[in-house]
Amino acid sequence: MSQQEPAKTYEPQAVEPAISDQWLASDAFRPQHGEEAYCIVIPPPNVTGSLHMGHAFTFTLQDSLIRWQRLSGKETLWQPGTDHAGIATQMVVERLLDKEGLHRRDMGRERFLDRVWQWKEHSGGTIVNQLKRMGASCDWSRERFTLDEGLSRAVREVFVRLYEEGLIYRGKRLVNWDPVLETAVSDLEVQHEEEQGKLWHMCYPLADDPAQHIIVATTRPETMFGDAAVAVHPEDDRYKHLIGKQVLLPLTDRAIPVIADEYVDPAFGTGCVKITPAHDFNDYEVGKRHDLPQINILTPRAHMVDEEAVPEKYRGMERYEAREHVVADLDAAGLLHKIADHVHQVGRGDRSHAILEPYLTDQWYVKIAPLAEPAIKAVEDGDIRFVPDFWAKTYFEWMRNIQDWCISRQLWWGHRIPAWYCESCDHITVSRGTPECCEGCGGKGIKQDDDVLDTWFSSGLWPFSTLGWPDATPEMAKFYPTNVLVTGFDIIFFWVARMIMMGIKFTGQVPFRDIYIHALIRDAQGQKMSKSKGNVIDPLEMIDRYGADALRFTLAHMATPGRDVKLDEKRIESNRNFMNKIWNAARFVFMNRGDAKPDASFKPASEVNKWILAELDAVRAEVDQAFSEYRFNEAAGALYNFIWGTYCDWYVEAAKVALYGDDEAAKAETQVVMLTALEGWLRLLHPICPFITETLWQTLHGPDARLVSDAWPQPFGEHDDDAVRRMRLVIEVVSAIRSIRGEMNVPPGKRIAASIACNDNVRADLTAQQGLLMNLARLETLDWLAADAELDAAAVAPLAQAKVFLPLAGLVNVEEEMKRLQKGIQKLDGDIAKLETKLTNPKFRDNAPAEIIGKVQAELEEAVAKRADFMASMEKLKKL
RNA sequence: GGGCGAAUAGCUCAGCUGGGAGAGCAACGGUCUUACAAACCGUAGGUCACAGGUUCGAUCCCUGUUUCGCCCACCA
Repeated sequence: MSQQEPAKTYEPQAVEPAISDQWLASDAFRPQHGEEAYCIVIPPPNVTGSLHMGHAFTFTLQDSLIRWQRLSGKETLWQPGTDHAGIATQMVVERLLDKEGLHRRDMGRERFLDRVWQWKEHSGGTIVNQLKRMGASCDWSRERFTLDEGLSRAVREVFVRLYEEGLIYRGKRLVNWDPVLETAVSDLEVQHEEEQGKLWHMCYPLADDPAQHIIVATTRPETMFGDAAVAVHPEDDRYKHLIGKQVLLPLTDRAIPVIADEYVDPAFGTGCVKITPAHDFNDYEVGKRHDLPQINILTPRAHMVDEEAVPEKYRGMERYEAREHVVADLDAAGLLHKIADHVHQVGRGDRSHAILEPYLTDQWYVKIAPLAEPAIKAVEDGDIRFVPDFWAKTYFEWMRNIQDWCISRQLWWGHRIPAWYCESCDHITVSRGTPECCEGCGGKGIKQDDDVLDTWFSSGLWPFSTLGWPDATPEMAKFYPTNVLVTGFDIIFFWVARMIMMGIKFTGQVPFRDIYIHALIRDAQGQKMSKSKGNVIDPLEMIDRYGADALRFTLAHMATPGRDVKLDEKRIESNRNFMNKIWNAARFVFMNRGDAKPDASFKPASEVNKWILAELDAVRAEVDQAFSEYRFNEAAGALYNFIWGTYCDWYVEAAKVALYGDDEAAKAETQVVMLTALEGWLRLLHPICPFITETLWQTLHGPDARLVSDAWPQPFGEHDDDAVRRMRLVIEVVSAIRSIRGEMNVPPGKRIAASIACNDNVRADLTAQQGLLMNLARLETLDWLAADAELDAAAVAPLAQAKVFLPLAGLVNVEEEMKRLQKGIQKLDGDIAKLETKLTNPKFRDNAPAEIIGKVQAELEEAVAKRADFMASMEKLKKL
């Protein structure tokens, strides 16, 4: 059977799955021998996740780096895995249970966790499979999960060691409490949103003269039952006389003191603030300064407590229901002075979106300052480098003002805190394993803490826990510190900072050398993509429609450092066209290859062939440079320009002259070089577009060949500068002729006559390529003229080294050409004026480097000459 | 309130060390030229946000202004 002819149009759907299977079936993604190691740990996607454009973006960049380094001969590891994502996952499973009419509290912890694990086994692989579709070359045999055995051991090790050093402690403090999820969250998980609220002005009567009152302004009237004082500014003359007196808390029978504290801003509201230490962060601090009682009035679900502090009427009410009643009752009692509109910040939970409560609870904290200090220094000293570097500023800003980290969560899905409480004494046993008894008194009655750790606690260990820490594994020795972390700026605090702190603390080394921070993917209008807005572009849909390579190329091409990516489907479409262009260029090469094979050591004789190899070398250097600086857009751009603009537009067209000609030697040489160049740029493009390049590679080298495990191109050695110069000259002349043809509307197929006036050297350069020139410019005849010759009745294109004439006879009318010349002259006049001003400026002549002056001088001379040519041509036309 | 980023062609954006203003898409004109019409050839289009400053020279460096975006922050 004859081999099937490749389709005229590239169909990624037809080739990608098979290529993907080949890679996965082989060991291509496992670290292979190499002198140097190169490692990236994947930012573990949530196990609940499915691939969105942000993932597609970050993983494209990471895969490009890994494939580039792998081809370059490094021993590469891209360490994959997923994150258990405590709250997110628990919410997903709870929602599923809800449909079955089940609630986790009814099921109990064990049964609930069984269900979550079941869910994880069943659905947790989604994103990993999607990653594989993108072509991500992770070593899948090393896939990790933050809750698996090894990583859990690392978590316990870290917890115990920090506890033993006094860097983890338990304390009762005000935390951000999510009343829907009923758990504490960290400061970072609070989203501050500006909302339209009200400022209620409430009257608190004086105890010794109830006819008088002071007015407090508050955004939270329902918390008044937790009030412990009213505060005024010590220098506020309006209230100075009241300091130390008591006021009556309305709707209750309590009296509270008026205190003085500089926290109060006399200019805001009434200048009197109710102090509610158990329900407001500022008031908590004020309360501590004045030794005020902390009166809790809310349940974990933010209902009013059934306790003495709250009058019976309000007990059990939800917080906002209570608010309405309190306000109404105050109004009825004549104690509501006024209600003003007020815009203020409200803290919401980033998962539940519930309004958070400052809430007094026992939680575990990491004392962070001692960990932060060396982590700051590592970036200051350049042991870790942010790219772009301005992110370091953001990092420093946060790290230098860092607060202790609340790490306990009142959830079930996660690493359970390895602390046990004793029934008979106060001792807390913190242990790597499961203790038999209390370390303090030896009592057998111990019970483990119910809470789990913040998900980011385990993520913070990811770069070393995945490599086998706390054991001294070969992978730790070889791949740690890892080379680069690629991630978005949204998790610099959540994740990046914590990995740096934990990494330095527990391995004594930074976890990665470079941090490449990429931007966010937005929609074509610059809006953040979100399901609710309905503007989400689904990467899998894009892969279905245009292929993974088109998507990857688009993302890489748009990855300009530090700038958000506005993604328009049209861009993906046009890069799909690029893939199609590549497909067809390769198809042409295969159709015309004869028996030739690529040969990187081959030394061609023809200038066209020398030239393309030189250009290929140049683009290889460009791509290397771009990747090494994380300038993905430049790597992609250089490849696009070379493959389409140089190889396809010029080289393939030029090669046809030899391929279709009679000179067998020239033909054979061209076959080798066009294959060699194709082979070269397939390698260069592979990191960004692995599928199409692998497919074509196997067409080139046979079904057993694998580009994924092959090598980066080597330089071709010495270049023939003359060949490059001559080819560029040919391109310039051909372009000039095409330009006139286009403007004169000469049909592309029509062969015309041309004359070129130039000196002997240029003529020698051009005659060396005369056949090529005539072919590309579609010339019938080509005549040579003396350098200063003029041709009557011809359109002229003055170039730096030559004048090209196209006789008008039978081509165009004179008026068209006159117009064209006029336009050219006008433009040159402007250029000449500017250049002359510059050159006649003595300051410029005195100060500018000779090189620049020479350049400007040359530009001026060229412009003047061109103008003269145009003028001369015009004069002649006028005579006709 | 503090900080960061951005402003370049109709649209989306490159422009890395100060000396040429560029690409893709869209538009317009011409082409089925034996790899590709998802293509080819060509044309047009910009006061580089504004105002100053430094410099022989500024899209680029500095200062200020305006607009947009983001992050951080306890004004009840």
